[in-house]
Amino acid sequence: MNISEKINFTDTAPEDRSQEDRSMAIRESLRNAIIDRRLAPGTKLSESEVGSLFDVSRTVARAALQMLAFEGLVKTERNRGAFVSNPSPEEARQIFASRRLIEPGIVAAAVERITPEDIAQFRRQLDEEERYLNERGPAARRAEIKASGDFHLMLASVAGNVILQRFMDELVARSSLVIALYGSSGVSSCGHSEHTAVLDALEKGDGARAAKLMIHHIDHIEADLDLQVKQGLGLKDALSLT
Amino acid sequence: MNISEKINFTDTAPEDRSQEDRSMAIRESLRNAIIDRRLAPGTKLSESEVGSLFDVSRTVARAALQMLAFEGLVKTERNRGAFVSNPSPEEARQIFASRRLIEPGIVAAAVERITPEDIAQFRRQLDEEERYLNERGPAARRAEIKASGDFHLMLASVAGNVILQRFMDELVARSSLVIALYGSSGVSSCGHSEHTAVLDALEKGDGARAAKLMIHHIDHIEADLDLQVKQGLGLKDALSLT
DNA sequence: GTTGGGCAAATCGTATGCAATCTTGGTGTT
DNA sequence: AACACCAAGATTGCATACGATTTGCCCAAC
Repeated sequence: MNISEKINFTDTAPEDRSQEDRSMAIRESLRNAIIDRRLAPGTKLSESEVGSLFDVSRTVARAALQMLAFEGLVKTERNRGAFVSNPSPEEARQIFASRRLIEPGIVAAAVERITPEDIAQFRRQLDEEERYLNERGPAARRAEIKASGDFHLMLASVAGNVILQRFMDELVARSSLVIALYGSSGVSSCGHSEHTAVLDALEKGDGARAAKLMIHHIDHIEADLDLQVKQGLGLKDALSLT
Repeated sequence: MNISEKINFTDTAPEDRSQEDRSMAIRESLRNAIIDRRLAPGTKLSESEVGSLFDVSRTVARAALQMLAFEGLVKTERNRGAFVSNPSPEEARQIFASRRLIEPGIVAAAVERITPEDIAQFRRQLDEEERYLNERGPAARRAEIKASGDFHLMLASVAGNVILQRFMDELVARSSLVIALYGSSGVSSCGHSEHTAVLDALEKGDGARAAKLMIHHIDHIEADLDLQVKQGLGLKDALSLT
């Protein structure tokens, strides 16, 4: 079985021109496939396969996989290959703990810098989120998870700290994986209304309230996960590459 | 001129086991050289040079440089090469803003998990810090900056969140660069006493106080920097490559 | 029927070669 | 003398080749 049908090649931004290099485009494409869960956790991503899919040599494919490994979306095992990361409940908890720590700060920074144009763009984004929310089917659910993550990324972008923005990039991507893995159900609707609440508070300039709402939002997302150690034994752990 | 004499090859951890690969060891060695400022910001790190220094091919050297670029310690320019990062004042501000956000949370997590053995190890670390503090000369100052950073990294390790630990790894490394670049003078002594104060609060289990002390500590470090925009133009930037 | 050894296929780790691109020094023209 | 242009050198970007390690299968022995 190959993974070609799982990858959306149009993901590559059309404006990429010379693009720092092709490995960046491949990384982006794989990243999207992973957080959309078109590539399931545990899927093997061999260098040759990725390379031939994108019509590049293993060298370039390898660079892309290394970047993904660096941000925790894939795990590599020596002489075995790269696999889509399969986050453990403990990892999931640490991811959300990190978000609880960072996102209130991002909100606080964003309230100082957000412009009316930003607000308008956020509204558009939330509309799109709502659209997916009203659709049914796994595809819509994936799109909604992605759109929900984009809200947080836009916030990080508005905050104007590129370092925190990069951290959030990683945290949101890994969160999407975790939600897809452990999510139960109604997180979505809850998430959307909370996004609008955060945005409303931001629009009024009430940073403290926005931060508080954000924390509750993250709490709700995590509370909606089923983080029981369903893998009974350590054996299973090692088997599922943690 | 070559950079060989600037690199301490014994940096490679002795416990490297099968070492995921040699690029990791090279990365570590270069990393140490950069944060110790044996390699000045702006120094060119060509693939061939790094490769021949460590007796590996360009492929391996390139992988190490890519990792360093990912964590912001080197900047790569297409078809030009990799250079030790030369953080701008704005970048410096963002680095410290990130630390102000993250470190109080790390302290809060650490106070819940710290053990007496940890405390003892911290004391030893602080003793070493003080030793360097009483020495004179640039070498001692570099060692002290590094030791000071290690304090924060140990704290992150105790906090038990590997994601935040990795973020701190990056932030501390980049902070070392910034301090070496923009630091004026007395940051050191101030820093050391503040470390002990934080540790004392932790030992007493007073997380709130420890967090507050930590924020002040970071504020002091940043306040001791001279973050004026001394580089009026990008030209000057290139000129400051030592 | 199960277990153990050994061989073959697949995949990764690394080195090296070639093409493309950038820099630099020199030369010719104004 | 200053500027523009061009060619040579150097360095990266990428592809490919080869060796090392692991995995899985098959078959023999118990």
